[in-house]
Amino acid sequence: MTSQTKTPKAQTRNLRDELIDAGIELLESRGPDRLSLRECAAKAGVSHAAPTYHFQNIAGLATAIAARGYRLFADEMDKARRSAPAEPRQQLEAICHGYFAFARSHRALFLFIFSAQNINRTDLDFKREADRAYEILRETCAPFAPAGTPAREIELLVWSLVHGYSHLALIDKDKPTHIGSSMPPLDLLLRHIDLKN
Amino acid sequence: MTSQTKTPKAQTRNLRDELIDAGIELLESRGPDRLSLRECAAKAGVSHAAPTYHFQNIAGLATAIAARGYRLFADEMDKARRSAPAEPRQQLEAICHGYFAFARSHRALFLFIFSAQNINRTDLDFKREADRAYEILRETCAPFAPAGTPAREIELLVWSLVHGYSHLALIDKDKPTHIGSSMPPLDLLLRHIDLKN
DNA sequence: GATTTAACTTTACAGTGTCAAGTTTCCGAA
DNA sequence: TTCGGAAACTTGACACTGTAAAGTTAAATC
Repeated sequence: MTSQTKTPKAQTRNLRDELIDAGIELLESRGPDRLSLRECAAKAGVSHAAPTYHFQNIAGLATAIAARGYRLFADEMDKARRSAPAEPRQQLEAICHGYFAFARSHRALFLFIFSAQNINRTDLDFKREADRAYEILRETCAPFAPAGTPAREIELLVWSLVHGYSHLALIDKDKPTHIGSSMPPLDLLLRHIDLKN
Repeated sequence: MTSQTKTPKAQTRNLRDELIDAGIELLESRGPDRLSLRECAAKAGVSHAAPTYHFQNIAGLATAIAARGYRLFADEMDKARRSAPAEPRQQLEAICHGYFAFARSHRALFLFIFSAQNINRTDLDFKREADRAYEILRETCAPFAPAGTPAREIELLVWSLVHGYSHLALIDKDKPTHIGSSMPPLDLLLRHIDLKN
């Protein structure tokens, strides 16, 4: 029980992470619904069954990819708020921009982590990353909760707006529909929600 | 050129529609990412290649299903606003409720039509249904556009909010994450957006 | 009555996830 | 030093998928 986390674990981590990398690349190149165990394996230069050893099945790989996606997602929001003035309203706008910026720059990954696909959202690794993202939203919304209304209400108000905006903006690949074309800037929409502060 | 739309077309329509029916059933039972040409064929009692005759490929079937989904979706919003008082604010709340009600009662279909899957959003049949849904939103939002701000801005404000809310509510199958659990009612959120009227 | 066309079916093939059974490699104990 | 055993894979097989091509069948048209 003394030497269970040494080189073997480190080696494992390598291929595991490489497979996740390959999966993300695959999503970005082939589309958010085109994940494939065998292609990930090929990209990583291993046999087709190697992924099922590390992740039990495709849901396991999908969950690991989504966990990583959430981490990058939270990172982007965190970066945005850190480089913004401490004033609450500007903090809020910053994370919203981070949210949307991530969605645009990682289209497939964003659609993937918010898809209803094979992601096991009870997975602990996944949950940790997802919780971190939500925590950033929670902290930033905290100053805006009017006395009497639960914080959750403000959080979901902001989240719904920015998520709906981002999701709608990404749905059609090449903006033919009314959905993705000529979106007014996110700032303008944010201006319409009244927050007591 | 005189007799091109008679019984043959009628027969075609039958299997075509049956395949769409089967597809919707399949989505609802197996999940929004589990559409299968061959299972649709089996459900409709025809050979596995029959669907590719009517739709060229799985994208064709997906598009047809999405068009039908949008029609049902628009129907629900239309029904909601018709049975609500004519007062603009109540009309607006009505279509939002219709939006969310459809999402909840047709989870898989809703996620499907708003997914980034194989849907060809330039398809004319699809576009007609999708446009009709947007038109309902447009009409209902019209009274709220303050002078000077484009109507599109209000439309996207409302749409983003109700879509984000609905989408987030549906993502996790069995509400374990913070996402789907304990959602404040949609009404409360709508109360926070200020519309000049 | 012959021909053409619509609406399929049959057959075939490459690709997919998953499972069971090897194989290799390496570390710790004897 | 050898041995055992586990970790980290590979190989092979199976049922399933979408798609393409060719075959069938029945009805409409000339």
